[in-house]
Amino acid sequence: MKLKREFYLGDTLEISKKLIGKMLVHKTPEGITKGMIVEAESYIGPFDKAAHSYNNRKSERTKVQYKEGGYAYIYLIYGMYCCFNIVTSTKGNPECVLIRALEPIEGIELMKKRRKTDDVKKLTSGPGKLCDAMGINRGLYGCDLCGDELYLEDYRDDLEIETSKRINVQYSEEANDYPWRFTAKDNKFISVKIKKIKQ
DNA sequence: CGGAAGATTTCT
DNA sequence: GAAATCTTCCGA
Repeated sequence: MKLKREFYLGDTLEISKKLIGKMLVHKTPEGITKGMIVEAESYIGPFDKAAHSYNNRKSERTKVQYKEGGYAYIYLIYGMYCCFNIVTSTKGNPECVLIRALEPIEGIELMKKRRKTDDVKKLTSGPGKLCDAMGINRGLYGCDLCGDELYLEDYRDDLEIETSKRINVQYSEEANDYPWRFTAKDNKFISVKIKKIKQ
């Protein structure tokens, strides 16, 4: 069943946890792709030095975060890769959840074609990779997740969820210690970047 | 208007 | 470990 608007309006950390095990669905002219969310991170703008919207910064790029929850926040990083976020909380609060990894469920052949690889483990095990596999690009910026093209639905609610520190923010001072990363325990598709954290 | 930095991936 | 590579943001 498709998630309704109310789901996205609550506490960002709670939503991040609930997102693990949900199905992300994207319908395109090429076909449908579905993937289960297995890794997510919270970004709570006003208090989070690692967030684009830290200190309530507002710009063309971050403005969709100021809308109510349930919209897609997509941006380009390093000039080459897209990252897919889900806007959360109510209007005026720049909070979102970064989707870091999926487990491919449907449309796997299409994902392989887009990613140009046959290795299923490499299809969606990272923020940039999953966008490529799902066909998500900046044309979907601000897309309403309550619509019929790109949306989330219930899938599993029996997964064991682990909490950890976030991946990318070793240098953002105290924000580094926030346990705002949620993963599905023992899932093979979570990003392996955690092993590469520099000492 | 120009310079600097960035929520990454891939290969050596 | 380093390179690839370009958009966004901020200061002048």
